[in-house]
Amino acid sequence: MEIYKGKKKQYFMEQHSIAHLFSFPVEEFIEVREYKRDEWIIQEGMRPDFLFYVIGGKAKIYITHQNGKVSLINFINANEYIGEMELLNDVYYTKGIQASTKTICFALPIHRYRGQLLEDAKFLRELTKFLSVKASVMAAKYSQSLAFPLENRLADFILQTADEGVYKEKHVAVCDYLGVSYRHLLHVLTQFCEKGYMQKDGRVYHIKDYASLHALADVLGNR
Amino acid sequence: MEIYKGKKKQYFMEQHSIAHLFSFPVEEFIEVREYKRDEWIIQEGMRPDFLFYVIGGKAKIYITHQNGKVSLINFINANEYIGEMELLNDVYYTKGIQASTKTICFALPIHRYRGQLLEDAKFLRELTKFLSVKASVMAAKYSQSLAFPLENRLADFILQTADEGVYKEKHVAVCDYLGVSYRHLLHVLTQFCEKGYMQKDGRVYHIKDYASLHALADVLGNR
DNA sequence: GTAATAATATGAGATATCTCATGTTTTTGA
DNA sequence: TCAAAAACATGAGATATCTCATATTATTAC
Repeated sequence: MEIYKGKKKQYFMEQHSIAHLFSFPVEEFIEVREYKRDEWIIQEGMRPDFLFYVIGGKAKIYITHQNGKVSLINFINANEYIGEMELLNDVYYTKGIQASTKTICFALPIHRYRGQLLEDAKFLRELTKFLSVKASVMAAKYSQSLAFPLENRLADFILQTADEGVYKEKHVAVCDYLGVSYRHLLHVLTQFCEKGYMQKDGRVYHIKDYASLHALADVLGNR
Repeated sequence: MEIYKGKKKQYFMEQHSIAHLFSFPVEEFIEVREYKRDEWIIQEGMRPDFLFYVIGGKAKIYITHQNGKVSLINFINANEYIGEMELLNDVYYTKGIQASTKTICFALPIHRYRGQLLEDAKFLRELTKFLSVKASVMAAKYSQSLAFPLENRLADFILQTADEGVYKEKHVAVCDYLGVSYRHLLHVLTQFCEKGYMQKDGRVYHIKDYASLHALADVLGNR
């Protein structure tokens, strides 16, 4: 992890100003941090001392279960908060947050700002919206995971992550994300190829039949 | 649905005062409503005109999928909000909310209070906490549903809902809640009986072996 | 009260998904 | 650059879960 200083810090604070999110100045004690791919921004079980606001990159929320299984609960993208649970709740089991790409974020020291933040309607209003969306998304994922087999959820995921008709996510990450075994994921991918929806080329897959994939994904009803 | 008036209304507003949740008076346009068991408080897909605050009873959040499956996403208990998603988000697919027992709640007309509510730090702070817990609970349920078989989740559910050693939830409701088929639920319940964890007596089950059920439930790691 | 509806129950066969075993290829770190 | 670690790949058998079919009770509505 690198903490930006001087001009570099100034640059990011100007380029990605978050002044509009607060009704008081937060510049004084803010840090601009860069985490490398795979670095842990928050360790599972360890309360963070900062409230983070992501301005670039992508991170992953993980939780480890007692049976050793690891769930990738969700991704965090630019313009989203990290550590807001700990800011709000005195008791909370902290999940692990890992940078999935190089990730740049602002870090607000909680001990300095907590009181003011919890009195700031502007901040709270935006955070409330963010959390309401987060809760809805989790509810949707939860009910979909119970109501539909991998086939549908994978089709949706492929369409969401494919870039110019090419799907090339890492299988291991997708397993964690969709909550299925490696073996089963490969199985369903093979089926998609056999049915002509995709074509495997080395390590990547080319989408050949968008219509069929869409048909599978649409029944999830992600609105 | 019945709207309380006069003395009855006064009684509930005094007994369950929510003045401490707002920094401005909300009494003027508030309604006190009673919904009967199985009545719909909010119809799926229909935006509500009120923000509800439950003061008694229990309600269920449902979503209907395109394949006809219905998921019971979660329960709502006393001192929780209903309709907060619609208050916050202009576009939102409204889920169905059904009273699970007789449910009494306050109803605040959104068109009258929306502006003030979204400026009220006191209200927003509490709502933010509520939503953060909601998001966490959904995340936990999501990851548990992927990481553990019904056996574990059912053991947890039985321990949470049993009253004095007696489990007597309706099977159909439990299926929706745990997201499994009726057939499979009965199958696992039968296993629990065969293993001596419970004993079936007519339509109810008596818990015989708390230790084993706890062992199954504990691996979920619900902290 | 009686017919309709919802809930309980159970069997049998299908399918979705998992575990384990084993081998190859790619990436990473000293 | 080489060894270790991670990711990819595939087979085979087990298990969790689903669908469908069919009865038997409760509950509800008229």
